[in-house]
This record gives sequence, C-alpha cells and structure tokens, in this order.
Amino acid sequence: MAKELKNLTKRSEDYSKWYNELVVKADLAEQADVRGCMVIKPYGYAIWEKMQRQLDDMFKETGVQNAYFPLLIPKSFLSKEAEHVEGFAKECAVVTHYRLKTNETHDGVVVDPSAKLEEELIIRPTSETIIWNTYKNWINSYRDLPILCNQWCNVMRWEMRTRLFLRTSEFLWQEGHTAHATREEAEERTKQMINIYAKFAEEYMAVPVIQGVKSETERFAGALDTYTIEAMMQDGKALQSGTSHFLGQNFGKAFDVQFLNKENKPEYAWATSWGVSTRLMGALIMTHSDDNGLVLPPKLAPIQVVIIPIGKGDQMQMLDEKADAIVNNLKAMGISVKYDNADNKRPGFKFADYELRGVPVRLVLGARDLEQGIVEVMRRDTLEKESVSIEGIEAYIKNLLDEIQANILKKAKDFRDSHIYECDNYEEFKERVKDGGFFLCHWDGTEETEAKIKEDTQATIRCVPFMFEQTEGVDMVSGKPSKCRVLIARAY
RNA sequence: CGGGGUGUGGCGCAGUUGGUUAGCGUACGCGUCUGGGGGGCGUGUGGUCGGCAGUUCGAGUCUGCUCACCCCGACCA
Repeated sequence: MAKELKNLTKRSEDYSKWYNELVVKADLAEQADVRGCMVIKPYGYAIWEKMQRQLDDMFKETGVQNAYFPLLIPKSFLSKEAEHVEGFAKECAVVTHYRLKTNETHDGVVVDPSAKLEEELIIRPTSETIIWNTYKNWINSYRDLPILCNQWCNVMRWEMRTRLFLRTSEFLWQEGHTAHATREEAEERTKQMINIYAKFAEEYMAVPVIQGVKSETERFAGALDTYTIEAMMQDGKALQSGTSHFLGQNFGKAFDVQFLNKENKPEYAWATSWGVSTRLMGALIMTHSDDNGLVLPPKLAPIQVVIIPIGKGDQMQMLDEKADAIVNNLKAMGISVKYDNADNKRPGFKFADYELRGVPVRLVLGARDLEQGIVEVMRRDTLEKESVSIEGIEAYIKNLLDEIQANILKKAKDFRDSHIYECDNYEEFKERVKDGGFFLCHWDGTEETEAKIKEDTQATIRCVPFMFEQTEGVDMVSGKPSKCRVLIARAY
C-alpha cells in the first residue's frame, strides 16, 4: 500500500468506478473470492458496528428486543405465502445435501448422493416465514401481543450482478418482525419504524431521505404497504435505504397464527417487518465522499480525530508528551482519537491516508508550531486548515465535530433539493431523467404507466412522498387524471 | 440466459508480421539521506504468460476446445 492509493478515479469522470475504488482503497471492503460475496474489512466493519449500536438503542427505546432465528428455512415454509414465494423464489440458494465424500481419484470431494435431503432447505433471503412459523407457538391470546423482535443477521439473495455494499449475494442487516392484535397498532408500528430509519439516516449518517409509500409493483412481496426512505446519491440516482412493511394478516393466515381477542373470538395476528442493511454503508459513502476519498460524519467515524506529529528525532519525546495530554483530554470527552507517531510512514502519506479514510478532524502537531503554542487543525469536509491555540483546543474540536456533522447534512440536503424537479411533460422528462435527479410527476396510478416509464427511461416510481403538499393533476404519460405526484428516479 | 470484453510477478499494464535469457510502473525486502502533502538515491526478492490440446525448427504471440473474471441487459435491499 501507499502510492497505489494515489490515483483515485475522479468522481465526475466515472461515478461507478470512483465508488468501487473508494470502497477498496479506503479499506472498507473488497470483493471476496466467492461469487458475489463481499469481505468487510475491519475499518468498514467498525463503521457498521457504530451504526448497529445506534440503531439498536433506537429500537430498544420503542420496546423492541433482539432475538435470533435459524439461517435455514424448510422449502415448504417459503411457499405458504403465495406472493412472498413468488418474490423471492428466483434468488434463493438451496441446500440439497448434508454430506460430502472423497472422490474416486482421492484428490477432491464430491457431494454424496446418498446424503440428499428429504426436504430441501433455503438459505434465508428474509425471515418472515421461519419467524411466523415460530410465532405460531408463542401466540394464543391478545395478552401475548404485541411481540416485538429484531434480529441482526446475514441473508442471501442470489443476485445476478453485484456491487460492494449496494448489492451483494450475502449481506448483513437487521430485520424486525412484529405481531399485533389490531390492524391499527401494526400500521402505527410500520410508520414508527420508518420514522426511526429516517431519523437515524439524517441525524447520524447525515443522509437526508425522502419518506414515502411504495407503489403496488414495487411493494415487498407479501406486504399490503411498503414504506421507504429514499436517499439521493451524488450522481442523482436514488438509493432505497430502508423499508418498513405493513404485512396485514397475510403471514398470520399463512402460518395459522390465531389468538383469542378480548371478546374471546379467534383472530389472525397482524404483522409488520422492517429492515436496513449494509447497503446503508453504500449510502454513507456515496452521499458525502469526494475526490480525496471518504468523508465520514463524526457521529459514525471510528476515528474522529487523528493527531500527526512532525519533528526530528530528539523533538519526538516532547511532541509525544504534548500529544498525550491532548489525547487524554479528548478521550475524557468521549471523542475517539488516534495519535499516529509511527515513524515508518511520512507525514505526507499520513495526511493523504487519513483523508482517504474520512477521518473528520486532523491535528498536525509540529515542533515549530509548538513553540508558539499552536496546532494546525484540518476539517475533512471542507479541507480547510486553521492554526489554533493549543490552549482550549479540546473544546474547539468538540465544537468542530458538531459543526462538521451539521455541515455535511446541509450540503447533502442542498444538493438533493437542487436536484428535485416537478415535471409535467413526458418528452421533457425522458430527456432530463437520464442526467439523474428526483422527478415529482403526476401518476394515474396504473401499472401500465409505471411499466412504460421504466421501459422508456429505466427510471422507476420510488414512492409517493409524504413531505410535499399534494395537488390533483394530469398524468404526464397517459393524460388521465392523477391524485398526486410521485417521486420518479433512476435507482441503484 | 442473451450481447460485448479481458486473462502476462501482490496490484496496474507493455510485449510489433511467431525469433535469443519475457519487460515496465508500483508494491514488497535491505541500506542510506530524509521528514510541514502520498519522498530521493542505491540494491534486491518475486513469473509453470488462466488451463488443455494442436500447428511449427521455434508459441506470451497462430488454431481449436475449456475455465475464470469483468462490463451492458432481465432480477433486486
């Protein structure tokens, strides 16, 4: 490593290539030697862990508890809910055997045909079926409800084409599955969770999102309603960053989960499910990063402050001592800080390297500056440098971290808002949507129109957004009346 | 599964109409001068040219088969 890091493709030249290189060179993840799978490296995983911890706290505040369900799902479970199986059947990995044996030439192994499973097992693409099969045993009375479980796990969807973090065959996520006694309660939970996702995205990831509800065709397989948060990447494309589904009684009926209600009458349980995945890492990377590399929001940065000393041999001890004091003070304030006095890398290398890795604040502690009692502070979001008095530097940094967090959110929001357009002319839409951006257009609500737009432009209806005031109008494709504008964009 | 492309030290590539011992950048090792934006100089290590078969005096280069990966579609958080 070192110089090969230098040539990061420019973001404006080739956005996809830039993204891919960034993920690899910032040491977040790499393509595994397994088809479509990804290795998340320690630095990338540290960010994911911070996300996990924060989300977990937010879930728990609403009464959700963590649990764990099996990786393998009997094939028959999957087929109990008709729409659900149809949605996932095409991308399931299937376990058919439970044993290998040495081959005839004794230089390898083959599947032992005698170890064929009676019933094949599916590697979970999502866990509604196995969880509802379990809930059946947990639920008898309305007093058993609600059940609010979440699990952190891996899932597998055999994707045709994969991209690091955005779409891999195996990915990490959390999936919450709740069971309720009433429709209203379940619907409320569905909305509550999408709100939590939106809050997490904006407050922690500094990624502004648009909340809305999916059209029927884009809906989760088996859901009555799918709520989504859609983020805009710097190339103007949309990234679905989290979803929350109101599943009605579909899974209650499919798995025969009935309870006796207050009137002592049997009723099917109402369900929700909701999830976010390591795709959030992709959103984080693509929202803030620049040609110098990653830009991390301070709240999620594994290293919030890095201190780099510059000096010759005999000055180092003094620098170490000075740095120690600052490090201790910052740590006491709950700020994660790294003092990098490794002498096998040159300062210039370290500067570039920590920029690439998105560390929000960098301090340069130089022997020269130290005599004057100052230190150079650089903020990653703007790359601005400033000389600051060492006296009181800790408070300055704390304040700066908050400012960076706010600034990158504002920057992302401004970018997004300046790329949202109302459009009523289909020809104009077709021309402009190629260049990215979110389009608010009237839609007649038919699948035909939706399909035509997708065919003509590759853009899809991302959602019916909640945040804009809605008025009636005319569908730009069919000319039929429309009740509201929908958000249309090309998506990842 | 359709259309296109690429396989040569760890990574990125060059290698002419077939012709000596397969080269360059970078990384890595050692030495040294350095150190305020990805260092300079010196010196080393590392290759069954994706695989198999063929044509030829001679194949990284030509032919056939095969494997792997990448890009563009269909699928998708």
